[in-house]
Amino acid sequence: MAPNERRLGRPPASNSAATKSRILAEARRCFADNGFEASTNKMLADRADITTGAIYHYFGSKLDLFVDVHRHVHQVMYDRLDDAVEPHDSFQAKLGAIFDAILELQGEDPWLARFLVAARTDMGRIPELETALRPFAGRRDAFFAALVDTGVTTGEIDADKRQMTLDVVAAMLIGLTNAGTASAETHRSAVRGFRELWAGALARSSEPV
Amino acid sequence: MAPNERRLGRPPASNSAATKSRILAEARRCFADNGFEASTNKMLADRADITTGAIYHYFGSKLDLFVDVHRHVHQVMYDRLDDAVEPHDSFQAKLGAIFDAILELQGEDPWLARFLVAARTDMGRIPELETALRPFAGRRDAFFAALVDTGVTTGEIDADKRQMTLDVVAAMLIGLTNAGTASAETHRSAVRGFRELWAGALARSSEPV
Amino acid sequence: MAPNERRLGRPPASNSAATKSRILAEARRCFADNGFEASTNKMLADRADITTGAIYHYFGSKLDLFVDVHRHVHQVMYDRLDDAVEPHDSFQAKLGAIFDAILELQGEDPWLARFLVAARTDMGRIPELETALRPFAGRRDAFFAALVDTGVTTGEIDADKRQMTLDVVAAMLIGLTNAGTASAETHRSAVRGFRELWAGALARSSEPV
Amino acid sequence: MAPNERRLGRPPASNSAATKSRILAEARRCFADNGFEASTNKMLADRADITTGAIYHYFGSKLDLFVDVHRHVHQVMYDRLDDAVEPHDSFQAKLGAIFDAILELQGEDPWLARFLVAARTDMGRIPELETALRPFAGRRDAFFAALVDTGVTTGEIDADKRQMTLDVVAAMLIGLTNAGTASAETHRSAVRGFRELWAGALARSSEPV
DNA sequence: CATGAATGAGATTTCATTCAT
DNA sequence: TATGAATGAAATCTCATTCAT
Repeated sequence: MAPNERRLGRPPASNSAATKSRILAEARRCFADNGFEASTNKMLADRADITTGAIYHYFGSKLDLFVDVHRHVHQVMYDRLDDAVEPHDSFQAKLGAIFDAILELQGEDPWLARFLVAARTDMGRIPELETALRPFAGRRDAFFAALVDTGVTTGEIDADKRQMTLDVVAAMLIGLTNAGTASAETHRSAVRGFRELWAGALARSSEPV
Repeated sequence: MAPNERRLGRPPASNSAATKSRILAEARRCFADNGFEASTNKMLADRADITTGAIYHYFGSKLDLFVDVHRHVHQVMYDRLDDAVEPHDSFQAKLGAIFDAILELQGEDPWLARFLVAARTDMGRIPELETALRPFAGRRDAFFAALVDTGVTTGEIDADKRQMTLDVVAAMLIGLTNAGTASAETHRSAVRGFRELWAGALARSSEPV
Repeated sequence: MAPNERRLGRPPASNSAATKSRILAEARRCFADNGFEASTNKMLADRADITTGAIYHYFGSKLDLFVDVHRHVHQVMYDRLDDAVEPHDSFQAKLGAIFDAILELQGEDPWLARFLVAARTDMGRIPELETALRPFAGRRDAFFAALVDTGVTTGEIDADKRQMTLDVVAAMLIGLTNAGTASAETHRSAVRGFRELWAGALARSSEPV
Repeated sequence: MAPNERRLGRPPASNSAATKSRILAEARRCFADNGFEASTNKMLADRADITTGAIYHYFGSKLDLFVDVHRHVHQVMYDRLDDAVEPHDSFQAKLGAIFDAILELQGEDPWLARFLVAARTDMGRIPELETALRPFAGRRDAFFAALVDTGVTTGEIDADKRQMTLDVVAAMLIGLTNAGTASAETHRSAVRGFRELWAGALARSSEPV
């Protein structure tokens, strides 16, 4: 058989599962860039190389599609973070591993984090999204709670600063992901900066001694 | 006909300046909560107790209204920040003053910062907004550049960490304002936390010695 | 009394009659250029240097204003045409006088004829205008009937070509006025051309003898 | 629910090409009768038995629809006129053929010419239409230039009366088409009249000898 | 006599969704 | 499985008109 020859028989022309994941992948980017409302079904369909009607074969509605994208992104993200922190025993070490994972993920697919930022914004704007995405809050909160509790256990964090640290970590990660929407360089720079900040090495006091 | 139904023509005791600032004030909240697209003219008009047509008596378009709100909010915010940092001579002192000012402003009108966050998101989603709001970037960038340059001058920040610090400060403030959309308590807690983080007092290393 | 000195006493600042005729004059141009619908009250008011509300002091509605403009233009036009044809006794002489009058009027105020063309078009598009302007048809029809009847009486026109001639004259004048909207030169050229056409001097047969 | 009410989704037995040409045909009449602005999407949709939204399935905008109608009408009209004059060699013969073609076309579809008249008016009123329809001017101008140039070549028209004749022909045809909006009888009568006028047989001089 | 604030009706356009094919 | 014709609801914006001042 000549190497470049086409196989005989029915070509695997249209593959349902492939189409569905193409829709999911393109929707992730589109939602990440434009948000829920501004991403029209037409845009989503064009990017996935199908028509608007076909979307409804795979997803019940635009909202369902968004939620499915979120489910996938959320899982990828927190699976990775779980794996990243697991081998470490201290708050600082786990935090460092999180920074590493964030940079890795951002390098692999910048839209992953961007989507989560967009979803966070849209949750506050569209009540139905708030309702639909609420269930995902659990894993996220648990992840950060475990992180900070490690610090309390090891003595790195005072017990009465537990909530404060949680709030700082949350705000920092939101800010970092937003920074990721600017440019890859800004993102890396901000991550390095926060690493130094937690290490107490970013700024010293101006008062001598 | 209902007793207190609105009649055609100029309503009695109507005041142009008052109506205009009522529209601006309500638009600020509405845009802050829902973003540009999801804030419909109907919503804006209802909140300001007028009809959608009347908006166009004061503003050329919905986008013009948004830009006017932004102009006002931006000015209030950076006037306040300028005043706050002015008396101080070091990076750490200026940063502390910024934290104070943020808490104050948040207490006076939580929608001020929320609006700026919403505007930031919408700029990335709506090209016309990006164009219209670009001019405001100058003052913001200058403010933060001056802040960090102070630190470089006093020796608090190494010259080669200037950009990194800028990126961290930017990401932190975005994160903080996002935290402000959750609850006032979370916001205060996160601000306190960042204060400690910059002071190097939030977390210590778990390694003894 | 110094020549350039201002008169003492109350200056004739705002004069009701002057304002009304300013509105009429500007409305004539505006309607002529843009038609009834596309001429907004705002445009009419701006051109007359007043506000939209003031229009309603002088005219009951936009339609009333249009009708008043029409009344004026129609009268000026047909007074002039009546005066032009009156001294002449033959169809050809009267027609020549009409061509002269048309050129004169076009030179004095090109919007006069343009307005009538616009009104003619808008009558066919807006039922209320058709109703309001119908009364004016009488004088116009009478004028052209008298013109052609003169030709029949003098023997210039065969009695059985009376209606045909009426239709040709009407179509020609509409065409001419439309030509007037292009450029003054085109208008003059078309008038000269029609003059020659009626004199049988514009085109000769190509067949020899 | 009323028995023959329209349901959501694609109606049974619907045919894309048929719908599109139904829209075009109805739009031609509607635009011809009411002009561009006064023809609302609602009117166009009702006449074509669809909803306003469906128009946008076939045409990008109301203006696009108008331009498409114009493209079609313009082509039908000038194809016919080209065919009509082609077999003839003199100006007078070509002009006669044009009169024949005009009557034929008017008999087949009175809205064809009416549409062109309406478009001509609207071009002067709506700048976007002027821009969009400018390309069509070329064929029209070339047609009439060729017609008159034939006359100059055969000696029917003096070379120095070329422009004048062009202007007369243009004004006459505009006048004729306007006459066509009145009644079919008036139109035929005016066409016959112009035929005689060009033949020098409509009116004779009243002066003897 | 005149302003200009405000209404209400309606225009163009967009878009998620439905459904015959 | 997929298309794309079509709907219906809603959004932005325009504008003649009214009316307190």
